Parts: sequence; structure tokens; C-alpha cells
Amino acid sequence: MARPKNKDRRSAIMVAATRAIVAQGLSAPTASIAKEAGISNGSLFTYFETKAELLNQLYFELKSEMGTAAFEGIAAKRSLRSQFACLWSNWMRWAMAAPEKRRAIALLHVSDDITRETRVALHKELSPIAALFEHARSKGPMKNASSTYVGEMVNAVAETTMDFMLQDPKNADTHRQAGFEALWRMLG
Amino acid sequence: MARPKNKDRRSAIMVAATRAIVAQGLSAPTASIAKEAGISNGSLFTYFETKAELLNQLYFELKSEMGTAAFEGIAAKRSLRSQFACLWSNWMRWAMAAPEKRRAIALLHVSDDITRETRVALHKELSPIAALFEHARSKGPMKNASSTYVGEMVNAVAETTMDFMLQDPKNADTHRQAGFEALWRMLG
Amino acid sequence: MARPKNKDRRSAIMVAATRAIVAQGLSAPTASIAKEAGISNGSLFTYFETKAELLNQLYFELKSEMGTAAFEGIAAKRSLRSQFACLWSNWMRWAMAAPEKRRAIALLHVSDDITRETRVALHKELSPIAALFEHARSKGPMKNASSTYVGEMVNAVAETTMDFMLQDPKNADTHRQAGFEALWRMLG
Amino acid sequence: MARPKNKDRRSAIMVAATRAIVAQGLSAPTASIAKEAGISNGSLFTYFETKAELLNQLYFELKSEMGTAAFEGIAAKRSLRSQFACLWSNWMRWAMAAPEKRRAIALLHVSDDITRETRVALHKELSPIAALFEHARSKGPMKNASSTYVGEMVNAVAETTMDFMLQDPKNADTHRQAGFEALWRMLG
DNA sequence: CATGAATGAGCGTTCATTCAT
DNA sequence: GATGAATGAACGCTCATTCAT
Repeated sequence: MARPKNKDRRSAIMVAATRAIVAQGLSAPTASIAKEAGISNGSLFTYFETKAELLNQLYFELKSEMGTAAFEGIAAKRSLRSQFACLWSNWMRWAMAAPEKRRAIALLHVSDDITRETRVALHKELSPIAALFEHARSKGPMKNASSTYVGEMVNAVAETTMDFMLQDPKNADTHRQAGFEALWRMLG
Repeated sequence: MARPKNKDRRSAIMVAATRAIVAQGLSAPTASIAKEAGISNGSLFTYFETKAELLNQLYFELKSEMGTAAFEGIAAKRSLRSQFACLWSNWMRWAMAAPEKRRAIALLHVSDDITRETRVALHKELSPIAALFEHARSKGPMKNASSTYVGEMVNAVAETTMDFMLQDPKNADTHRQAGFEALWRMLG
Repeated sequence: MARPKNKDRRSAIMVAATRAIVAQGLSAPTASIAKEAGISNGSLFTYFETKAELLNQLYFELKSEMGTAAFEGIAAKRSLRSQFACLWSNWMRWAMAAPEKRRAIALLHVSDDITRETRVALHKELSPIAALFEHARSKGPMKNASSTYVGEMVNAVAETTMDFMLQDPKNADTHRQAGFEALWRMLG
Repeated sequence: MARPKNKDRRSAIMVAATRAIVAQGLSAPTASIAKEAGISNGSLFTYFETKAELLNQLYFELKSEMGTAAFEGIAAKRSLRSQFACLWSNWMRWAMAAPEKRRAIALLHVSDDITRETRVALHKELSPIAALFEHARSKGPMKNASSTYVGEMVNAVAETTMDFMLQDPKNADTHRQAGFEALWRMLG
């Protein structure tokens, strides 16, 4: 029923999984995740039926969190550009503040274990952001492109920018701005 | 030298590995790669010392091939824009013609088994393309960004476009053009 | 602690390993040891991290046991000769009673997997016996030889004697006595 | 028919096997022996049908050689003691001069691959030495022991002494003499 | 519900031996 | 005969998952 008794323990597993995946890759053993979470290996399976289930839920939560963080305060902005600027700034700030989560998302993104259902559910969850992209698209030079294409394009530019900010934190600001300007030029 | 190490067999392994990785992920067993290649499991190791070695060589070859294909005929073009247009068109054509290779590259790109050496060697191998990006960067609005950042940005846009072209082949042309225009706006 | 690591099971593995090694040599597969012990192949590794670890612990335990058995009741003896006679008699009795253990010790003795640490630890464990040899040495014609040399000499004579007793049990007594007399002449 | 065309090559394999076994243990791969011998891995099997066959022949040759070396010049000696002294001195000299062969013999001695046939054949080959032991036995305190027992006892004492001489070459002479005296006391 | 030992399929790799050249 | 690539059984070990306590 996916309704575990102990919420803290569940989220301890999530945190542990993030750390373990970043440190050891997606093949991090469940036993090592459990150890990191301070529980026994068997207990992990009372919270998540399978490892794949854990990965899917982790991906969903991390990406939702990232989306929520990115969307903060957008509503108050007037112009599309300032909305995007706000989104971009939130997004990059989150990535810099939570580099492990960011890296885990990147790894999970390409995992075979992440189901189509999870991806679809995430899409729904992040629809306010998609709506923003959609708005931009419909008014700009990409008006004939599909909306998910625009979304993935924004995402790709963002991911690339994050990687560079994290790799080279001294010039993080430069990268952030360059990324935003590039994106804006692209969208139009 | 009786029964010399067979170039066909080596490349049969490469093809088989590509197929197996696309079908089963990076964790595709070496035995399954061997079977797909029509050789015994042990034979694989006369061609590649370890699985990691195979993956590295495969990544190098696939990406080199992609780069070479993309670069075809660029030299004849005059303007920067027509060089990029040519590159883009070659690149997308290759991706559509070899979707498995394309997918394998994407998977290998994030593998822990791919060493820094391989990535560096590839960078060298693909330096003509990097030079093209560098040229574009230095003349446009991204002149203050790092050259690898521009390169990764181009790559990200290309990857995203390929994914959409492959997912939705009917509108492949639309996506290709939209991608190119977006890229060109970005670079500028 | 549910289902605590089971001492019986551990010793079942030891017994099984002894049997398997005697039957198949040191290259006896861990799977075959596990089967003999009535557990699954994977379970073996909850008791011993590696096969080498198992072999080391087995060697240590078998040889300690042999030493303890050999040393039994020595303290009560007065003369050096009667101490040696007691040691010898215990030793040979143990070998006849546990021929598999004896054979396993002989095989393990020459294994590359047995570490220096194990050999040193055994030396410590068996130091009372070494002290006895040392005592004999210092008073006899071998007073100028090294103490470990004398120890190994005694060991060699004992091993040889055991082999003959086991090969030819009918004349075991004759061999035992001949061995002791030979040893005593040697030590002097 | 065990009559290989090329005697040099055969003995090159023997030498290589000795070296490889000393360096890597009895599990030294046949490929590594072949490489050491400067031939291809497949060629090894035109000289020896199986690895076990190679090991048996190697054991036979090494031990025969050792025996022959040890027996040199014995006939000229009069007294039993001087015969033994000569044997001992030859034996130890050979061991010091050919420590690898010595070590290989020790390893092969305990190998499961060495057949009873080989051991019997060696016994025959070394019968002159056995006769010497037999002579000593029949006149001394071990007159009631079996003749092979005496032989093995001598062997054990010799092996132990060699090990110490090789381990501690500075005191090799001391060990050699101590060993001989101990042996002589034992025999008689 | 927590624990951690038990399970056993599965993996990458090795290596004695065979065989095409 | 020599070569070295090909073979495939075998091995030690891992790990997601189960289950007795």
C-alpha cells in the first residue's frame, strides 16, 4: 500500500540512496544503502518492494523537489523573461545547494529501471513548469515545435549549465548568466 | 600466425555489444554479447582484456564514427552558418541511420567504466569539430563562455533533437530544422 | 539479532572444508564445500569473507587443535624424556583418530593462501610446545642449532611417522615407537 | 609415444615449468610456462599431452637429478658413515646450487597430479640410494623399521635442513653439519 | 515491525585443451 | 610441427530478495 509506518525512516533511505548512488553509481547495493541509512538490509524492503521501486520513487521525489524549488516565486513575476529568469536562478541555486541530488537525478535519468509510468507521473507533477515552457514556445520562434521538445531542450541546456557550475564553482555566476542568455536566445 | 586475430570478429563483437547494450543496458552480460557475436564467451576476452576495456573501445569507436560522419564535407563550406548547417544535417542523418549506435553512445557516456583517458582521447580525436565550435563561440554572444561549455551545449541540443527525431520519425524533418534554428540562435 | 550467525554452521563448514580438501585437494570449489556443509554456496561467504580466509582459519584451528591434543598432560611429567614420550603419544593418537584433519593440515601447510600472519599466530598459539623443544635443544647435542630448526625437525619426523602409521595401521605401534626412539636419539 | 622431436625444446619447457611453478605455484598456467619457454601455448601440448603429464615428468626428472647428484662418488667411500657424509654433502650442495629445482620438488611432492606410478618409478630410479638407507637400517637401531620408513625419515630430515640452509644462507654450513649429525644419531 | 542470515542465480574472468591455418 | 585464436566448463564472489527469529 506504499504507506510505510515510519516516514523518517523512509526518507532516511532516500537520503542514503542518493548518497550511495552518487558515490557508487546506480549499481550501489541495497545493502550499502541500508547501511548508510542506519537500518538493516532486510528492512529496506518493508519500505520499498524492490530496488527498482526505490529508484523510481527516488527519481520522482528528487525531480519533483527540484521542480518545486525552481518554480518558487514565479507567479509574482510579470514578464515572461522575468519568469524565466526567476526559474533559472532558482534552478541553478538548487543545483549548487544540492549537488548530490542533482547528480543522482542525472544518473537515474538514464537508468533502465525508471519506468515510463514514473516519467509520465513526473511530467504531470511538473506541469506548471511545462506550462511556462509552453507559453514561451507559443509566442516565439519555436511555435511549430512540440511542447515536450521545447521542455527537453530547456532541460538539456539547464543540465549542461549545472554541470559546468558544479565543475567550476569559481565561475559559477558566469556560467549561470551565459546559460540563461543562451536559453533566452534560443526561446526567443 | 595461424588463425590471425580476426578484424571481422572484433567488429562483430562491437556490433553485438552495441545491440546488447541497447537491449539490456550497460549491464548486458559479456556472455550475451559473445553469443550475439556468434562466438564463445571466452573468446571475447582474446579481443578485449576486460569488459571495461570493451566498453571504452566501443565508446571511442562509436563516437569517433559519429564525429567523422558529422564532419563530412564541412571543409567545402564557406560561411560559418553553412558549416554548421552541414554538420547538423550530417549529424542528424547519422543518428537516424544508426539509432542503436546513438543510444549506445548515450548510455556509455554516463558509464563509470569509461575512463578519463578515453574521454581525453576522444576530445583529441574530435578536435576539428571542437575547433568549429570554438570559432563560432569566439565571434558570437558566447565569446566569454568556456569553449568546452559551448561544445557541451551544442551536444546537449543535438542529443535532445536526435531523441525527438527518433521518437517521432514522421516529424523528423521538423525537429531537425527546429533544432538547428534553436542552436543557431543560441550561438548566434 | 534474528537468526544469529550459527556456531554449528560455522563448524559444519570447517568439517566440510576438511573433507572436501582431503578428497579434492586445495582447489576444492567453495560450492562443493558449501554443499558438503549442507548450506547454499552464497552462505559460505557470510561466515568467511573469502576462500583464502576460510583456509587460513581452518589451518589455524586444525593445527591449534592438534597442538592442544598433543600437549595434554605434559605438565604432570617430570623428566624431559617422559614429557616427550607423552607428547609423542598424544600426537600420534590424535593423528590416527583424525586422519582427515591431519591430511588437511599437510595440504594447507604448503598453500600459498596461508598468510604469514596465520603462521605467526600459530607459532604463538603453540609456544608451549616450542618451549619444550627449546628446552630439549638447549641441553642436548643440538644446542648450537636454531630453535625453529629443531622444531621443524621434530615436526618433520612426526609427519613422516604419521604418514606411515596411517598407511600401514597394523604396524602403527611399531612405527610410533620407532619414530619416538629415532627422535629421541636425534635430540639426544 | 613420448618421443618428441626436439629435445632442447622439451627441456626448455622443463626449465620454464620449474621457474613458473616456483614463482606462481602449481597453478601456474600452461600458457605462462609456454611463454617462459619461448614457445606458443599450443606447442606445449605436442611435448606433453596434459599439464598433469608435464608435472609428473618434471617431478621425475628433478628428483632423479637430485638423486644422481647426491649419489656421486659414494661408491669410492668405505665406511657407512663416510658414505652418508658424502651423500649428505652432495645433496645439500645440489640444493644450494639449484634452489628453484629444490622448491619445485617440494611443491610437486604434495600435488594431487603426481600419480602413484610416478612415485613408484622414482623409487625404482633411486634404488641405489634406498639400498644405502637399507644398509644403514639393517645395522642400526632402526633395524625393525620398514625400509621405506627409514628412507622417508632421511628425506624429511634432509628437506628440513635444506629449507633452513636456503632461508639462512649465512649459516648454511652450521645447518648442514647439524643436520648431518642429527641424522647420524638417528640412524645410528 | 526489525533484523541479518540464508538463498541461489548470475557475473566477469581464467585456463587446459583443441584445431584451423 | 608450430602457432595462437577458439572453446566452454569452471570458479570465486556478489547481491536482490526472502524468511526465521
